[in-house]
Amino acid sequence: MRIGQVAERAGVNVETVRFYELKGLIDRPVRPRCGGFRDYPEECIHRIRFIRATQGLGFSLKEARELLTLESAPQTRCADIRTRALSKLGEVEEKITRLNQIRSTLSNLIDACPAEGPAGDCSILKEFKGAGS
Amino acid sequence: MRIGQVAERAGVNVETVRFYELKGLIDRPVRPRCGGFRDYPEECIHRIRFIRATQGLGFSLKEARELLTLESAPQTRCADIRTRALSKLGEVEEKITRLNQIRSTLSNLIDACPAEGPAGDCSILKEFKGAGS
DNA sequence: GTTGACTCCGTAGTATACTACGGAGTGCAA
DNA sequence: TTGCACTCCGTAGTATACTACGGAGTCAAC
Repeated sequence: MRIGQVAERAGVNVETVRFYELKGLIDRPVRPRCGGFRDYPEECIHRIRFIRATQGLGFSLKEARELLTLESAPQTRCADIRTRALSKLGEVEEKITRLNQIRSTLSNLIDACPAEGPAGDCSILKEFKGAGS
Repeated sequence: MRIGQVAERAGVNVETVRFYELKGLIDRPVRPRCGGFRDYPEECIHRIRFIRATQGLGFSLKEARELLTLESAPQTRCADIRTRALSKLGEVEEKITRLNQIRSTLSNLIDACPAEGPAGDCSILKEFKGAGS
């Protein structure tokens, strides 16, 4: 397979495939000594899809690489994967907590805002300014 | 006031003050023609604290700049601010929704994982690989 | 045999928000 | 007067995940 087909089948851009190669997430097939195009194995598509799946659950590319390494190491235990998933779950929950606080604060400010009139009466702006005292 | 004092009183680094100047978030005081140090007005501290307050509610620096502009424009209406807050609230809620989906998915995968044994039995890994089919 | 699409590869740019660095100048105090 | 902290300013680096570009080479079809 050539890179264009890999990209299309994996649902990413050619540039993304090249970027993943650069970052060591997928192997870069050797270019034939006589020139010509590189030949990608089917495996590449699976790896890219694996990466996209982990990204979809909040893992970074660095973490995706670790997961790929674990996946291909025969001595990897289920617990190794589970630990990472738990850790990510914790991070996600922290983010949710933080965002819920923001939502609540924003929501209260919006409710308190008169919604019309000059900005001088705006409770939201007052909150921002209030932080300056 | 000199930059070091501004930074200290606003609770940021000197570099951050300089960065905000560069980005047009705060005015850069003119340096005296005879050399010497720049003189910051009290106002700067309020602006920096304002920026930090907006950041704390999820606004970007670009948005913070817009809010600062609105704040200092006499014709600004309360509704102008409120609209931005509502828009940000929407963004925050979207993020929360997205993160809740991730949390739920991760949580289910973790529950389904046998937690011990070789990685081949890991439901989490299977999910990632399954995306490759 | 030539056109056009695709590939190769490195480098640079995008967005976000800083942080670090380096060399020169300034100010104050002992 | 010397020593040290602080300031000035531009540029470069950090982290994340790509995207864009440019010039040369390759391949297949017409």
